[in-house]
Amino acid sequence: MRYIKSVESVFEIIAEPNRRAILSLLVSSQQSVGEIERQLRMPQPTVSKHLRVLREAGFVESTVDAQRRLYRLKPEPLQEVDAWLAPFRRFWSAHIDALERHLDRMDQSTPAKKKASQKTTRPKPRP
Amino acid sequence: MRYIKSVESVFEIIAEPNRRAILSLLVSSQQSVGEIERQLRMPQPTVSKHLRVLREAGFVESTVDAQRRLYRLKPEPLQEVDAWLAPFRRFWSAHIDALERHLDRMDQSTPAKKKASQKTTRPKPRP
DNA sequence: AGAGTATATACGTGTCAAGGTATATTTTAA
DNA sequence: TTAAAATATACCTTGACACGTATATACTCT
Repeated sequence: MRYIKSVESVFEIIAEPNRRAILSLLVSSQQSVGEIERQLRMPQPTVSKHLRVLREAGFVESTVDAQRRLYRLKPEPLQEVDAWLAPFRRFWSAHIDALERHLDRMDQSTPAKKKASQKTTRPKPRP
Repeated sequence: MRYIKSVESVFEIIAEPNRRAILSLLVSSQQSVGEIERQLRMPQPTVSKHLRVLREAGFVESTVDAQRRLYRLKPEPLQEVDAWLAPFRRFWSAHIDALERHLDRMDQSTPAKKKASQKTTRPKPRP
C-alpha cells in the first residue's frame, strides 16, 4: 500500500531553491515550460516535476497553448507565508522594538530571576 | 571525509513544523528549553536539536541562566523571508491586481499569440 | 562529595524527496 | 501518416534529515 503525502506545507514547497526560482520568474509574467527551462538552465524534467508540485500546492496554474503549457502565478499560498510572518514583524518594523524586547527579557517566563531576588532555588530534589 | 552542509537556506530551516512552532513560541517572550519542551509537548532532545539548528542559522540566541539556557528570537533571518516575499505582494495587496495580471497574460512571453495573429508557426523542424 | 536537574550530543535507523535518464503523450507541420 | 517539438511521467539511486534512545556535560543544592 502506497503512502500519500499530500500534507506538504507551503513552507516545504518553497524550501526548494529551484521552485523559488520558478516562482520568482513568474512574477514578471507567465512563462512556458521551455522558457523556464532556458532561463533557469535546468533540465526539462526537473522543471516539469517542480511545476507539478507547485501546481498541486496551488502556487501556479496552467493553460494550454498548442503543445505548450503556460504557467502563471497563484498568490494564495504565498499569502499564507506572509500571514505566518506577521507576528514576527514587530521585531523589525517598529521603533519601540529595542525597548520592547528588553522588557520581554525582564518579564515573564523567567521565574528564576524573580526567585533569585531572594534566593536561588531551582533544582528541587525529591524527599 | 565528511561533508559540511552549512548552505542551509533560511527557507529550509522554517520548513520544519517543530521549528516554526518554536519560533512562534518565542514571539511572546524568551523561553528555556524545558518550557518549550513542555508547551510544545516534544521530547527534550528534539527541542535541543532544533534549537541548535535555529541558533546556528541565526534565528535565535541563548543566554545562560544557571543550568538553563534562555532562548530568544533574532529576527534577521525572518526578514530575509519577508524580503523574498516582497515582489509577490503586488499580487494580493493592491487593487489594480486583477487588471495587471490580465495584462501580463496578454503581454510578453507569449510570442505564440502574436504570431498566431497571422499563422500558427511553432514547431520548426530542420531541413 | 553526591544526588538531582537541565541541556546537549552521539549513534543507529527509516523515510522521503530531488536528480538523472529514459520514455510516454500530445500537438503541430510537412 | 510520419517526424519533430513540447511537456509529462516512470523508475532508480542517493543523500539528507528528523526521530528515538542512550549517554555525556554542566550546574546547584544539601
